[in-house]
Amino acid sequence: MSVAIENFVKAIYKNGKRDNNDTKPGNIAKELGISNAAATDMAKKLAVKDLLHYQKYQKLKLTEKGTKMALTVVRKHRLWESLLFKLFDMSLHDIHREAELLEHQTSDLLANKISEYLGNPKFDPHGDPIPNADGEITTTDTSITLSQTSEGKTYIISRLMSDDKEFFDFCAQHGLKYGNTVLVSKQFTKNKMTQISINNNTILLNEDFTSIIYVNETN
Amino acid sequence: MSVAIENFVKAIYKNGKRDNNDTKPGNIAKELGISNAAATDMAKKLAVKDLLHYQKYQKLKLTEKGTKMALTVVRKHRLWESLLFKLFDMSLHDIHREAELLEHQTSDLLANKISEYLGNPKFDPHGDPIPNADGEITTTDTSITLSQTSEGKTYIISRLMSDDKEFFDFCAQHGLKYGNTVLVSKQFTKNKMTQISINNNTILLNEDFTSIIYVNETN
DNA sequence: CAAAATATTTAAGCTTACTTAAAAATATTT
DNA sequence: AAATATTTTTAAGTAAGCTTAAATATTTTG
Repeated sequence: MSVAIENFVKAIYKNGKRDNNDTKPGNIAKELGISNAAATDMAKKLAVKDLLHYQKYQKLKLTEKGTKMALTVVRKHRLWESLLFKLFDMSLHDIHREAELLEHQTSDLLANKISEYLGNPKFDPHGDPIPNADGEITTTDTSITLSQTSEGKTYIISRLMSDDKEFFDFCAQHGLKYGNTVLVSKQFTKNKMTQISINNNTILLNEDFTSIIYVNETN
Repeated sequence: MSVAIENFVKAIYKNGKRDNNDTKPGNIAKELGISNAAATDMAKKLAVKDLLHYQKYQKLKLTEKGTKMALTVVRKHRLWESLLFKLFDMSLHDIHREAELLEHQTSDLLANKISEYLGNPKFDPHGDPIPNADGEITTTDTSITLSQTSEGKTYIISRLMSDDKEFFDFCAQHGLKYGNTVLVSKQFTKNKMTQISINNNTILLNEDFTSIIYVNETN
């Protein structure tokens, strides 16, 4: 299967996981940077290949086969991120960009070798779960977004769900990374902002960021 | 530049390095597994891009720009081979196959990170030289093929110039690998065969193999 | 050196993955 | 609920990278 198909299926999978859950062609097109027409076209072709269910004007829904393909690509992406993160001194954003290309040129054999080398990790450096060789995610995610946290409690960062360079630069600058501890000092509910303490610094985050930073309560 | 272009330029470079040095479209086509017509077509397009000189019915010759592109791809290929060889337990042939794909999806930044991680090696696991970041090969190769060696002398294997699985399987089985020592016990000049001793075993090799195994005399 | 064999080029055509523009359907707003 | 805005779809077209078939050169051979 081509890179275009793998990316298309992956985009549906990722959009389906999000809150909004909008997997209509237009949204996928936006995600991939292609025209709506191209997305509709591709959707029809992939329906024939039994990768997704297509009904005019409706959301695109992956078949089992399509879901498996998406998860296989996601697995390779996250394994590459994990490997590059371990071996090289590179920013999470740069690592993401490389993985975005390498994921399509990686045999199952190589993916398994990478996984084995890393000790079959369950999470990548963003905190995202790595599907196993059968395309299954076996871990259960109990984390919540920073925007949903309670004042006065401390949390451990579990995921940074983004591929935006500015966001990662910001995170790197302030120590916001997988595994680090933050104290939620104030929730500005009305203004949708969250004030946190990390490394003795106070940071005020708006919803753009607090909705993509996932955490788990400390116990 | 596309994968097709990178592979085309690389094929010319590699064919140009070989003894026969035949870089006419037909030979490149054979190397790449495409039709002669496709190779001629591509040659014309790449001439416009100043990657090679094209004259009807003549050999294709890379320009400086084309050579640099080829060497950049070769660098990435050999760095990937070196990395995969170091990290994973995989056959040289499998490693070659993965590198063949990864080489086209690797930024200069990542290539440099790999090189740095490996201690800026000058040779890959086949013994082939790794061009530096500027696309230059600074090492001088004084090695000769097994077919050119003298009876009774011992040599150290310096390169295994192939990407054929059967060849690598054979090499792996008999301890023919980069750095190992062999004694040339007999040259059957007329029949173009060479008898060697390695690990207390005697092997008779024909020219198919002795012309792609490179060695250096021990001193 | 002419004839036969081989290689290269030209021409026409195909598939994939896009594009833009216009038509048709759905969603949103008042 | 009608009018407006937005999306989706259809239609037509493009570029890259191939193919096969036929025409044209070049190379080899008798």
